[in-house]
Amino acid sequence: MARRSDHSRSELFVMMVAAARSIIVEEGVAGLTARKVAASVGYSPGSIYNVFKNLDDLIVQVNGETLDQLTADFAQISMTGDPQRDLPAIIDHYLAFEAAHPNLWSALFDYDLKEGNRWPDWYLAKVDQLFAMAEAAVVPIYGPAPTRESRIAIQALWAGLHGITSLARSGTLGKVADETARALAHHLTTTYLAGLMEGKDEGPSPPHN
Amino acid sequence: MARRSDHSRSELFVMMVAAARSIIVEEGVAGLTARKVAASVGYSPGSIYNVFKNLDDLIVQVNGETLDQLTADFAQISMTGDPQRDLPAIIDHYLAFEAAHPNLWSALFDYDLKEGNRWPDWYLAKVDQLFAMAEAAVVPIYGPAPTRESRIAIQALWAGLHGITSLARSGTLGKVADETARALAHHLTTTYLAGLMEGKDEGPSPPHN
DNA sequence: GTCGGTTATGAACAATGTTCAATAGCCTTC
DNA sequence: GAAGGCTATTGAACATTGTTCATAACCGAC
Repeated sequence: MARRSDHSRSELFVMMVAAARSIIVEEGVAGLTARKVAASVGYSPGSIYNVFKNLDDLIVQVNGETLDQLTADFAQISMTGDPQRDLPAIIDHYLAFEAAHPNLWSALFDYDLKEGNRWPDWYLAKVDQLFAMAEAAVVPIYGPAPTRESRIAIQALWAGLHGITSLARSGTLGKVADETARALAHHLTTTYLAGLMEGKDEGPSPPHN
Repeated sequence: MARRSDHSRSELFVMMVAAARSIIVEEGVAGLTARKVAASVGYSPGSIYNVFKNLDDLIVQVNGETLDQLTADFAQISMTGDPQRDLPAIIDHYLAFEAAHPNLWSALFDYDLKEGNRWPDWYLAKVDQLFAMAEAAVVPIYGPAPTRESRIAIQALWAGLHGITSLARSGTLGKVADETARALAHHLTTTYLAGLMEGKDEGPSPPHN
């Protein structure tokens, strides 16, 4: 029974990604199966492989949307130019998103592609874009524009936050409640930032226009 | 054909854990299957379930050994009592171990137990033990003995390092070479430590007995 | 030797990702 | 309108997975 509802390939694409995201939200990325997606959109399992190369490809699409969502979320933060204010604001959005969508988050940062599959370039570009937004909060420490240092700083901080949320979720940090993770994140951020500023305080004065 | 080689249950236990570890080392935790372990020790798949509750249980055993290995590794570091020296030493061991045994590391920190399975208490105790060793390098900042602050400090730092190695390995931090990860780790450590010391320098003088 | 109780077996089951020949329906052409 | 062809869809099939459990093989005791 072909073309039952006459959905174009792009319509199918959208439907399947939405179905996959919904399944991931409810059951986690481990609960995502080809047959569930197929049933959810009213097609047969085989049809998924007319639209996506494989399940990893589908997951990549979902993660791409999550990245967009996160980027849009970050874009709503009104930056003051003061790292000591802006950075905590970003951290809050970061943590809030993770708390609100734990399974999407997990799929985004904890999921490993199967052997042989790679994150496509457009996906890595989205990651870069997200990083650039977070980096904006750190840049003023170093000058008017992004530098090698500011990039390193935001990478280190981002990775640090990722580690906290990741270990907290997996329960490997002992028994870490959400509250503790939040406290840890803020502690790391403020302490790290203090360390950064200390190194810079004695340097040249900040640029004034 | 029962009792083919007359291995006691505990011998079988050891053999199977060793086989599992070897498979994880070579192919990663995703490459571990019941049938491979069985073939490796010369038994049938079903025999594994006479010794272990399930595959997760076997993985937990392997990870337990890795924790022991790591703890023994940390124990060889001779502490000076100066955090600015001891902490980088621990970081180096941390990174060296991760670089030398990436798949064991990944199984230890990136693997999620299947729904319904929990890390047993003896396992969490081993994690605590490892943490305590790392904490020892931070404790002098706060006083003669571990405090709530020192625990938070080492948790934040540990999680931060975990995040760096984790994101570097998954390739989510853009394209991060091993060298970059190492640099990031040291940057985070020194900067974070600088922030910690700054907060303490201006405070009350350290306790003297 | 015989018997009883472990213990290893491996066939079986359900579920997985993925493939692909067959087919059902739509579109173009006459 | 009818016919033919093209393409999207199917769903059965395959290999592989974790896990179970009736069966059978073995060992030690009597």
